[in-house]
Amino acid sequence: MTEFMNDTSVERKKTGYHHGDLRAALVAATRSLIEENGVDHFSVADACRRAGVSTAAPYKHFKNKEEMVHAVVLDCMERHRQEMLDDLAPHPRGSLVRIKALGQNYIRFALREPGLFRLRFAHFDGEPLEGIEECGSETYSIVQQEVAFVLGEAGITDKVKERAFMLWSFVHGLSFLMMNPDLMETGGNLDVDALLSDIGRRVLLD
Amino acid sequence: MTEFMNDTSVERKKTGYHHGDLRAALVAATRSLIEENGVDHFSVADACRRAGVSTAAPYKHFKNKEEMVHAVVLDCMERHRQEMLDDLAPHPRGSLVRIKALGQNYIRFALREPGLFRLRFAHFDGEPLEGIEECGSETYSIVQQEVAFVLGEAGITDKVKERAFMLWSFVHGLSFLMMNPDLMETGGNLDVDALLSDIGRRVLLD
DNA sequence: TTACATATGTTAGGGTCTCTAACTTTGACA
DNA sequence: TGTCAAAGTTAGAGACCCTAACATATGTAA
Repeated sequence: MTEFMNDTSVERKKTGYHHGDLRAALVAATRSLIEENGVDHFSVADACRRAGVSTAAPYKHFKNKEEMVHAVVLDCMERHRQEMLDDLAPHPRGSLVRIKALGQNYIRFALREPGLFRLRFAHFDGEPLEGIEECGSETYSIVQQEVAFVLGEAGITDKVKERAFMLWSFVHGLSFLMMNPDLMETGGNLDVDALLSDIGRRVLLD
Repeated sequence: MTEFMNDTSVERKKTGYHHGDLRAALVAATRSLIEENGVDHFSVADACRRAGVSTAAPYKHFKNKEEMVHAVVLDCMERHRQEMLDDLAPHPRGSLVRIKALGQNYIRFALREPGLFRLRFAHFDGEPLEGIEECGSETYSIVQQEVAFVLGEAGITDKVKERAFMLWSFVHGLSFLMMNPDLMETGGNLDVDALLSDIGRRVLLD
């Protein structure tokens, strides 16, 4: 083998036997395959072909198929978190614009990477990978913080928790429905930006 | 074979060779297996074992595995629709109580049958089974009708569409988050019934 | 520098799964 | 009653997950 190789995104070392960073290459392959074909059609064998290694190689880096998928979920969550911070940055603290930006960010992610978005909120049997829960709660605490600012509350009070949860529920549901054009259509000619502003007002200003 | 058989829910005719109603038995088996193990771990072979037939038998009734799953989705949607009508019946038309009842119904379904709830909103590649889209839109038109009554609108106007979609988004997202106790917990000590009433008011009474 | 332990590849293969082909049994109807 | 289509069966191809046993590269310590 190794005469031809898909050198997408991850470099190999010269040897030809040892890969260099197979783990990262497999995560990248898994991620792209899931986004292309859906997690239902993802196979470890496909990821191996894309990374140019034998079908047994992944098991030196991952316990099993599920753990490979978990690694992609973690990667996805970390990227999302960073994007969220980037989208938040330009807007003044404590304004509804920031809340709206969070909603837009969430929806954009869902529409751009629907396979990964679904996966992130799918049901998993095994233990979640190290760092997943932490990343999730850190990200959510950003949202709670923003809500606290808008409400003028000192910390993460019960009211803040409640309102943040309401917003999350709404935006999560909206993103989910928007991923399916048929469902989206039931809303008529929706102006999503206006909808987000509207919801922000309705939930945070009483 | 056929000396012992799991006679759960579906009767067999006496013959032992022909099943009687294998299609229905397979749908029932598929449904219970998906709810027990999740759709990821569902196998046609398992359903066959549960129905007491060979692993090739389903292909006389279904094109492939996906079509079996679709049949379960349709069954699930029809049951949900009927439950919705039942839950609506006792309450006076045009009142917010009916909207709240719809929300409670949705959440109850998601928590009672999370595997099927997820499945129903999962992404499918193939053509949806005959009747699925129709059942979905019929069900949703119930919701729109209720919203129209509360808003005092004559028909399904743009405003009705918008508000119904907002409510659906919220309740869908809420149901999704509630299926995961860790996520639910972020809301603090939420009173879900109160939340539903609150949202109904915020979205429908401006 | 060299020897060795360890990490990271490989091939081979068992067990399971989906689905098809070819055959068999049954029930319905002329 | 005889025939045909519907609905079962067995057998098997091809794919996949994962493990076991083996091979090769790398880094460290003598």
